[in-house]
Amino acid sequence: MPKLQKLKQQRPKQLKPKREKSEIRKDELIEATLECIACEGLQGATVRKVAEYAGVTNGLIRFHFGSKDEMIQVAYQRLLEGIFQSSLTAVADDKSPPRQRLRQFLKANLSPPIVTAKTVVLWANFLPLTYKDKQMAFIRRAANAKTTALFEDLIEAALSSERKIRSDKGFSEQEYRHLAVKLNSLIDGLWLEGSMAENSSYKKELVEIGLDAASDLMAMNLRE
Amino acid sequence: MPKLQKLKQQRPKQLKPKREKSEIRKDELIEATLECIACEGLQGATVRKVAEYAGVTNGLIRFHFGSKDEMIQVAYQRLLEGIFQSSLTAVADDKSPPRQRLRQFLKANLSPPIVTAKTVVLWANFLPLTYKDKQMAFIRRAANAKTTALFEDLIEAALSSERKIRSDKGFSEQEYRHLAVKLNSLIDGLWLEGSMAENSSYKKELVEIGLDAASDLMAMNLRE
DNA sequence: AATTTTATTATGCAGTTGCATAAATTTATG
DNA sequence: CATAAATTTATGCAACTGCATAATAAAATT
Repeated sequence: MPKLQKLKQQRPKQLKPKREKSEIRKDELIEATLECIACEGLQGATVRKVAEYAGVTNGLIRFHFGSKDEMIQVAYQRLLEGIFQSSLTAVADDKSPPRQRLRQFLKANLSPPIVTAKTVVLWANFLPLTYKDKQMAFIRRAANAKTTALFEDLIEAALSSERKIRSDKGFSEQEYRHLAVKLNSLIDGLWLEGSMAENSSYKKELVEIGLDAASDLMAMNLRE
Repeated sequence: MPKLQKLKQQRPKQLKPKREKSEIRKDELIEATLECIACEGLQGATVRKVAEYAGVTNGLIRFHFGSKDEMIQVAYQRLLEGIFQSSLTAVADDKSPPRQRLRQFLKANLSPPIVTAKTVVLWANFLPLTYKDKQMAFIRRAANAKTTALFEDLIEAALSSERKIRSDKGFSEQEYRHLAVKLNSLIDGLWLEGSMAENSSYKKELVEIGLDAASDLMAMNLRE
C-alpha cells in the first residue's frame, strides 16, 4: 500500500466529535465508560480506552468530568439507576393486585435486562470500589435503600391484601423487614449464581426457582 | 532525633528475609497478597506493595511465581479454600444428626470467619477477574462446585432422615438440586448484604434470619 | 464579520507498573 | 573450605497512567 495515500486523505479527523452539546457528550462518555468496563474490566478502563470507546480523545474527559474517579462514580450511579428503573417498570401497573405486583418485581429481578452478563459484570467490577471509596459506598447504600424500601412496600401490600382474604395473623414491622431481607438476599444470590452459568436453560429455571423459594418464604403462592 | 544514629546502625538489612525454605516464603507471599488486597484493593496490590507487605523486595515475587497474575491466581485459590475449610470444619462431627449438621453448616456460613469484612472484601476484589480471566473463572467454578456438592449432600441427608421420621413424600434429584440452589443463593445474598452493614447487631440477626428462611425453604425446623 | 465562549485535540510530563537482568548473599554439597 | 546451587536484592527499562497545559476548532454572541 503506497504511503502517498496518507497525504491525500483530507483529514477525516473528527468523524464523530463535531462538538456535541455538553450534556449529550457527557452522556456518551458515561455509556462509553460502562461499555469499556464491561469489556475490558475496571483495570482496563483507562482514560484513554474510555475515550477511544467514545470516539474522542482523552483530554475531553477531563473537560467534562473533574477526574477519572468522578466519571467512574457517575457511571456507577447510572448503572444502579438503570437496574432500579428496570424493576420499577415491572411494577408500574398499579391496578394489578399486590400479589401480582410482587411477583412481577421478583420476576424482573431474575430476568433480562437485570440478569444479563453485562449487568452482572459491571456490578462486579464496581463492587470492590465500594469497600475502598466512601463515596462509592454511599452510592451503593443509597441505591440499596431505595430497592429495599420498594421491596418492603410490595411485601407489606401483598401480605395485608392476602391477610384480608385469609384472615391470617398480622405481621410486625420487624417481620416485614426480615422478610424483605430474605427475599432480597435470595434474589441477589440467585442473580449472582445464575450469571455464572453459561447455559441459557438455567435462565428460565432461575425465575422458576426464585418464585418457588419466594412462595415458601412468604407463605403465599407467587408462582403464577 | 540525631541523624548520626543512622550511621551507627550496622545494617539490619534483612530483618526478615534470612532465606526461608521456598515453600514457606511462597506461603508468606500468598498471605501478603491477600492482606494487601484486603487493605489496598486489587488496584493497589502492586508487585512492590505485596513485597513490602511480605517484608521482601519485589524481585522475589518473580522468583517464586512466574508472574503477578499467577500469584493472584494462587491467592484466590487460597481464599476460596479457606472459606470452604471453615464450613467443612463446621460439619466435621459425623455423629450428630443430619439436621444438626446442615444447621451448623448454614450457621458457619453466616458467622465469622466467613462473614468478615476481610473475607468479603477479598471475595469482591477477586470476583471481577473471574469474568475476564478464564483460569480465574475455572477456579471460582471449581470451588463453587465443591461447596454445592457438600450442600446437596447435607440437604439430602437431612431430608431423608426427617422423611423416615415424618414419613413425608420423597424428593426427586432435581428437587434436591433446586433446594441446594435456593439455600446457596440465600446464604450468598445474606452474606453479601450483611457485610455492608457496619453495626454489629446485624450479625446476630444474620444467623437468625438465615436459619429462619432456610427452615421455610426446607420445611424443617433448623432454628435450633 | 468580529469576538467571545465553549468544546476538542495535541503534546508532554512525572509517577507508576510489571518484569528482565545481573549482582550479591545465603545455604547446601562435595 | 571450596564450589555449586538456591535464594534475595539492586537496578533499570519500556510501557502505561492520570492529568496539566497550550493550541485549535467550532459554535454562540455581539
